[in-house]
Amino acid sequence: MILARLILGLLTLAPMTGYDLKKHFDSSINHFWNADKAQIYRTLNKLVEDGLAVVRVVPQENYPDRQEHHITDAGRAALAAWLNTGLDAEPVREPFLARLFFSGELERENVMRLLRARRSEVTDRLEEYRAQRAGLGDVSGYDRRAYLMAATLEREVGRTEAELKWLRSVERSMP
Amino acid sequence: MILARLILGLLTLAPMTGYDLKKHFDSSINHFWNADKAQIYRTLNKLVEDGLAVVRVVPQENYPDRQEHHITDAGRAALAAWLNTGLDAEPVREPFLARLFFSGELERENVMRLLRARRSEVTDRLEEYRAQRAGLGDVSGYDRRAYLMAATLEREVGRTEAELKWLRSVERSMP
DNA sequence: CGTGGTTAGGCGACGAATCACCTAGTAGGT
DNA sequence: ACCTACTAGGTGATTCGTCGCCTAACCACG
Repeated sequence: MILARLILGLLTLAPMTGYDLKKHFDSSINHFWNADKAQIYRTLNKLVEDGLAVVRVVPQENYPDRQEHHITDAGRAALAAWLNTGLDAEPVREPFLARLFFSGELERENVMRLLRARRSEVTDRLEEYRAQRAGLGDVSGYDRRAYLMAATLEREVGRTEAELKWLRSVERSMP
Repeated sequence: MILARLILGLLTLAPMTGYDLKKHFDSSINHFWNADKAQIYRTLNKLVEDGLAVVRVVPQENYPDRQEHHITDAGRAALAAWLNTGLDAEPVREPFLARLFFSGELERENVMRLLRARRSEVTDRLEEYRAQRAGLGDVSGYDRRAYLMAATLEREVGRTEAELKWLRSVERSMP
């Protein structure tokens, strides 16, 4: 359901193929969502079935035809309707914390290894976010649309920094 | 899969019924996981099938029998094996950011309403976490097990504070 | 006396998501 | 000549998760 909305949102930026969408999920919006390619193609089919998008086949030389999906007026309306509904409850899922919570029986060194592995991962992620942010340039002076897109990235930067700080503190003071 | 591990982890703390487990997911570990009760019961059955847990029926007066699930040695081994594997990739899913990212076409006031609703929710959550933390008392001087359990909560406090800070900044400077 | 919450366990249907695999041509590197 | 990656689009199986519903007795409130 939410994947359908996200795809509609991306289609407002430009008409796209399933392949294009997958690339967006893997790069530009990877800080807040990801999706399996099989699921993207299935969801696109459903959007077309429901009249929220239409396909235009664009033949290419030397490459497979592009099945460009264009959002329809009904699609734009469905997207707007979603954006104006109240916030829904978000399921909490933190696999790393799930591990750490039960790691008390492990030897101290093994827990430290876990924490260091996590820190390395989180540091890399932070680097990626910062590189992405640098690619956006100066946000002030942007319109609301660009501002909000940059803001979502900023939120992840902030929360990732908070985790790094926490990780260092745990590594320092764990008994 | 991960749910099975979490349940095994909880069963190391004490033998539990599906009902008990559900309460834990809703309270003590709600800062990093939640689970549907139907799924909990199904997973418990699978654990028993796989020999990772055994059931002991405890009859009660005036109340339904308790089907206490006890972790077995095989279960403890499976849990330890999981805890010693490398970190696996975590899927990113931030429904709120997904909305905000595409909210650029909304009127400014509607976006502000969204941000304020979020801030109210996040503030409540932070209060809950802090109350839970207060209930744990002083962490220093604890053993590693208790320390790590408290630390997972601390991580969420930190990241929630980071989001609040970010929310206030966005509310202040959104064009 | 009825209503709603607690304890305890469950089923069935559906939808969402993942995993592995497949087609098929182009292009670049070793 | 071979291997890998990129472009583009899928299928099928299976698992995971949610939603709604059901049984059944107890307890407290008004």
